[in-house]
Amino acid sequence: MTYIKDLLKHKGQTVELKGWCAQKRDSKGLVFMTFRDGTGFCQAVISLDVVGEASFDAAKRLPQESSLVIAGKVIRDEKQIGGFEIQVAQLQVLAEAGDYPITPKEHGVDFLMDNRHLWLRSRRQWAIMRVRNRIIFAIHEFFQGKGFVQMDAPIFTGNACEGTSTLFETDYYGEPAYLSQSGQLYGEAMAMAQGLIYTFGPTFRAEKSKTRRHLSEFWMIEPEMAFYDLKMDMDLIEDFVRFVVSKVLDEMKEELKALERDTTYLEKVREPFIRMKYEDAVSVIKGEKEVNGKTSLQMLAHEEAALKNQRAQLETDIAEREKKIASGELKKGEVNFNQARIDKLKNEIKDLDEKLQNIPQWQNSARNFKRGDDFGGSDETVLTKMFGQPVMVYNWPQEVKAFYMKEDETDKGYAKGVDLLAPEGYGEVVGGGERETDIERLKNKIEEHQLPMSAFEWYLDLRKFGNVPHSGFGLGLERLVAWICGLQHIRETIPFPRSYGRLLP
RNA sequence: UCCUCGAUAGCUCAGCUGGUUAGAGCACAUGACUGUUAAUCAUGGGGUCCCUGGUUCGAGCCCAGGUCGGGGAGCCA
Repeated sequence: MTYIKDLLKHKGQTVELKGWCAQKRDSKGLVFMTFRDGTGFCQAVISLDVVGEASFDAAKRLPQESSLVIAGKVIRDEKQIGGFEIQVAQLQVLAEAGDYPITPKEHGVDFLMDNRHLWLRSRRQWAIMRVRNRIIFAIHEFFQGKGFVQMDAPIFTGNACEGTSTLFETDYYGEPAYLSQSGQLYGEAMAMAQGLIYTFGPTFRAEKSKTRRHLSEFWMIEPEMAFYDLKMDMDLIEDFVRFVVSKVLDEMKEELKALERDTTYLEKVREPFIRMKYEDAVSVIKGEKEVNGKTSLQMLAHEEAALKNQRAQLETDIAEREKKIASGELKKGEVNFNQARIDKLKNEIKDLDEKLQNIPQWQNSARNFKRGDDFGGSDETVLTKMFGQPVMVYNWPQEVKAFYMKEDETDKGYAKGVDLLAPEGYGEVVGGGERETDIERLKNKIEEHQLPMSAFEWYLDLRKFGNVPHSGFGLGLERLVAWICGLQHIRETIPFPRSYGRLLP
């Protein structure tokens, strides 16, 4: 048995492939099949003259996603999907599929999500999962290469770590326990044992969020480093993100192409990231400060104009196609094609309308931003659209950050925290910072945040026994995947997304 | 929880100012076509118009309440 990914090595030879029929077209005496085997896609041509009547008829009736074994000669053909064609000499059907729900046609999100177990077979989803896998591998490569030890934090916890978000409560032998919303505090304990560590595991948030950035269950990578200050932390974040994105850019070209990802902005990760203090970022958001000769409000106005222009173009396109159809000069096939096109364009207009609807809201939010507040989703979007590359915002007002963030001695009232905002409006992908080491301050903060002191005794021990400066950060895997793949929605970044109102499949 | 948009065939949608028997394309089935890449041709089957109540001679369309979903806010990675 041969895999599609290895076809290059078998050019001109006869190979046997096992897989599924992804799509099919037939004409008299010929069946063209898009064949997939999990490792890739290729075209299989089944000719009546070659395979004989019995096999040919079987191939011709074969429904989408039936499983089969084919044997035939490998021909290089750049025009074909995957770049190869198999001229089938023998064909054996393993299982004929029923009526497959996902057709080569536009589908709505809800329908696709209900069929997520099958949707994963589609080429686009296949490519996303490949990229996700490469990102995960790159994360391990990066940290392992630097001598970090992977140590995982527990998923059941007895306390709400930062006391902010809503957690999932479970019954733990009769006691309440929560599903972990962060491995952060445990990471600190483990860093005191191993120096450099990272956790890689699932994280749970019970927020009833319904946005393209949120999941109830997602994967987080949380490195923690003894003897690192904020500056070292930021350097590490930058090296890390550059490493991961570069690996995907260099090694996943086919997948990015399948996703039609424009990599112009991604390539910018190879340049130094922008670093700015919270106060400066606020000035940019509020439109007091120009970036590349534009204020945030001007940028939003431009964006609005561009969207309106796009919308007008789509309208004209639709009108022209409708006119052509009405003229009655087109063949039936051409009419169908144009009608399908119109459907698609109308959907694009709906998307644009949704975006347009948000812009005035964002403008307001930017204009009225209160210095000292945390950034909202729209503020992040505005900020990252201003820059064509990743931006690190550091030194945040202490009140908006978690209790364990260290105060900057030279910049009173500001915490040594950092957020990395991905460009193109993708927002926060990394949040981190230097940890508070002063035990008295920690105790005060825990009280201020009204957290139960008893749950943090073990954490305070870390300051009693060999206290050292240390830093760390958390990376949301799915947000990174969404940004790198250029996806509209985070739900496509994970095999089986769990979000508000979605527990199946 | 709040704002906003929506629910019509397996799928994507159209359905005028409320008016007879609710439409198209795709998919599916049958047949025709030797090189297709969502663009050949013909025929065919397929509907609880989300639910409940109301207005009306008459509701897919209007009104009220609900359910589910999209986008956003809040919260965050």
